[in-house]
Amino acid sequence: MKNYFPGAGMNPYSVLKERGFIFQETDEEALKKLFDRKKVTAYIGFDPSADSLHAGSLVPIMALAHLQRNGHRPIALVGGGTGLVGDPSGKTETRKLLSRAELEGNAEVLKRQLGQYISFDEDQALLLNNAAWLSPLNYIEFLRDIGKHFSVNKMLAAESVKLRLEKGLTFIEFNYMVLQAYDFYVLNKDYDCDLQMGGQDQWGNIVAGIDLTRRISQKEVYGITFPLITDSSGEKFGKSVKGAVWLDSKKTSPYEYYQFFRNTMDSDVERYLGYFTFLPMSEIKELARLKPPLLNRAKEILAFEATSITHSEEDARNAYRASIDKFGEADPGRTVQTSSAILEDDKGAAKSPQVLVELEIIQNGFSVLDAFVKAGLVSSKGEARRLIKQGGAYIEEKRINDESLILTGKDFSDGGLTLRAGKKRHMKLVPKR
RNA sequence: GGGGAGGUUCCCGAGCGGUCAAAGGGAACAGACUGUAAAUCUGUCGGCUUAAGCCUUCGAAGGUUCGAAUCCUUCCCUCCCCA
Repeated sequence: MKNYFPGAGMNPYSVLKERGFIFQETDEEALKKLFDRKKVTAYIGFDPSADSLHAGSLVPIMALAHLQRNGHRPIALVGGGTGLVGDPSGKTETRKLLSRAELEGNAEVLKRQLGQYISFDEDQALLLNNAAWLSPLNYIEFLRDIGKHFSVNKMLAAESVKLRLEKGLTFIEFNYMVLQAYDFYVLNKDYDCDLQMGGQDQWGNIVAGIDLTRRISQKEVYGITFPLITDSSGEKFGKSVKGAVWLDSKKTSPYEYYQFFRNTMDSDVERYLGYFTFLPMSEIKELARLKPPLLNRAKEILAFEATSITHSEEDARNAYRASIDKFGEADPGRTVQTSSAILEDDKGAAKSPQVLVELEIIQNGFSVLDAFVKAGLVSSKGEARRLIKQGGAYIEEKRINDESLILTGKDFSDGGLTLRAGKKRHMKLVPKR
């Protein structure tokens, strides 16, 4: 984990508020006071249904990170137990149920990935799996002790349920809210957890947990939801050319990750800087005020910082260099003030993304079509043909017109060959030795 | 348990015996314009070879036909109504 701590010791509620993390909250004044009064333990549940987190989970992750940086204790709750049920909230269809083994594997990955953003050392944060208390539950006892506190009428009124009532909802999914409420109750009882946060689709579940805790423990706990992040054209955040933007460098390379943020729309720059970097808000406001061409510097900073947080400063630097190498610099004169480490760049050699190619293939004559497929820039030869036909294919910055072109060893004599598809995507093919 | 509707290419959604690789929209990709924006316009949008053609696809498996996404049978799944 990196050391920024720009707002160390601040009230996390204020930090989250000014950075745009808060969509709904149960009690603003009480929440603020809570953070001033004690070291607060707060939790967010993470769904272990995928084998990697993606950019869509960044908001909750960053929220936990802000909490920890300001001296409080986050709990990341892996839904190992609830994952066996499947949260219907915000989904329009029934999700397939995962096996225990899959869930456990995914939970492990989750832990490793979260460790990049928050420190689990010495009780600074906890990673818990709700399977620990959900699995041993006895159905009859649970119904009697917990179920009696729930009103089906109320549950039916929940937005998340209403939505699904149209499409159909299985009993097991309907129970999800009860289980999540129980999580909150247990966390409050056993870990002194006073706050649950989550995406805006979690509101109903969070409120249910607050109610349950009040009824059983007579304790007041709180809830916050985050806004659903969409870009200015209303698209759900976290999708890019190749589908989801993953936090795992094997699934989405640091370069692609950098590019995802570098391509942020003008109108989203300020919000994204608030969500995805630790730069102070005052600086972010300045950056967002930059006039158009120079606003690209703010995007570079956003991409650099975001990549640096999720991967490493070195990865961010490499991606940054490779990018300015291809596209040029937004602020060559360094007129923009920033506290970002992007300024420390020594302009070392750029490391472009590359793919290794077996020598044998090259020696046998390598068709351009295959080369583009190999580079991962297109998914089939037909697509490569189309690309060439449409004038979007380049080799070493020269547009190709001939789809029957054969590449040979000579073309690779400089140690590699850079292919480009369209304006933004490129890949270097390097002979494997 | 009874009755009804339906499962189509990434998504939504037409098609209901040949002219269907399958309308339309969205997403996506490319080109022009640009700031590696946005908006707009144009083109592309199953695979292989590109000339003609071949192969795979319309929940699954069989069947009827010269020929099926379209008809029949069985099975799986979803929704609605009644119990």
